[in-house]
Amino acid sequence: MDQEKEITQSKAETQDEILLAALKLFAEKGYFNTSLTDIAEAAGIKNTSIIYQHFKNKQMIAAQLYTDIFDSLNSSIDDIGRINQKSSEQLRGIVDLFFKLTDDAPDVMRFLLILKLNEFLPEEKPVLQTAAFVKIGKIIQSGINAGEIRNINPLLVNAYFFGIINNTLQSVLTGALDKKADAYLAQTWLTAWSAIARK
Amino acid sequence: MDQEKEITQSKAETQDEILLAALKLFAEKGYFNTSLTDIAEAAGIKNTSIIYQHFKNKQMIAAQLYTDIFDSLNSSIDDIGRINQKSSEQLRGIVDLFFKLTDDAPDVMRFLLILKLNEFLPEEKPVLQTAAFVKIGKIIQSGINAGEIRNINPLLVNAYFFGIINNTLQSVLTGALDKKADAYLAQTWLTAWSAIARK
DNA sequence: GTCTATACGCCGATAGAC
DNA sequence: GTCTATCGGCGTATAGAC
Repeated sequence: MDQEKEITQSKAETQDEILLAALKLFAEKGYFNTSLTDIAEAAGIKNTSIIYQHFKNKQMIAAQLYTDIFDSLNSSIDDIGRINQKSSEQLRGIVDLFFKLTDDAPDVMRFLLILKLNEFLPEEKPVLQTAAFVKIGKIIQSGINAGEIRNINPLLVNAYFFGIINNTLQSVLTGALDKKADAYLAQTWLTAWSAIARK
Repeated sequence: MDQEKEITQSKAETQDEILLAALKLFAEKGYFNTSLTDIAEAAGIKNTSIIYQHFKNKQMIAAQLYTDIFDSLNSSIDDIGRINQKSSEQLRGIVDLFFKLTDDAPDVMRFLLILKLNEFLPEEKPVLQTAAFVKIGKIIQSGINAGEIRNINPLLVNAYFFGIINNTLQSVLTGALDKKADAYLAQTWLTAWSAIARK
């Protein structure tokens, strides 16, 4: 019964390869510059027909990536929240995660930070309204309530903190900064935290 | 001789209307979601053929916008440099300009800050290599030399400072922050400058 | 259930009448 | 020099043979 899984590539494996290839190409060239032919080729598939056995259309490939990535991010943030209490510690955990992802899974971070998702996924929630980022908003709000973070508009706090973090990571992802993200972690964390911490 | 200019719309006027319509649509929906038909319609033109009397193709419309916007930015920065000596004053001038543009010409700022230009203008220089942004890099370098700015990698300084500025402006442009950019100027400048100033 | 072959629509681009 | 009419090609998507 499980035998077929051994002999030929399982359905799930093919699907993963399509998703992986699509992620890579979207991150590299953008959604609109990537054709289904490109994806099939990069996934080691003979032609585009196969893709339609796994996904309704091109957009649904992107939608699946969106779901996978934001779900995974959301559960990572849950983990971080379970381990840490203080807002500063939780934010630090998130920053560590973002820097690690930038080095280990740059295409995921390009999808998150660089692609304009609403251009090709107009139905999906904007990034700030996803479960993961709503949680980040709550972490910031607790930090303000606890007196750890400056008492200003939480959305401004978010803009300042992640402005520094994300712009630094974007510079790494585009090659403007030439070392691994990890090399800039300590200094960037300090700067970002100082920008929002209560003096 | 100049008479025709009065009677019908001059060639230059039509061209400006096409550029203006294109800028608006690109900023709103993105380059790939905007068809030449959309542009013609928004420019009050009967059909797309007219566009081809003013531009070689769709991409050249975007290229013209790119040139116009970066040239204008570059000369504004020259003006700022002429009036101010210290790096802090020059950066403050640039921040004032960016906030003003966000309120007065949001589509220009969307073009600058939100669109992924290299997706549809692969030939053009990346933003950081344009004359305007090279000058900003030099302002930062002088600030470091003069002891006004922390002595760290200038590209990091850039990432921190404009991370805060641009991310705040993006939040305004997307509506996440609901007031005019000007309402956030004082606080945002202080935060961004503190993030890079020598203590 | 894999792949060939092809349909179909949209959009960029052009030719040519008036 | 304005606009109609149309082309051509790419890229998505499907039908159907094997």
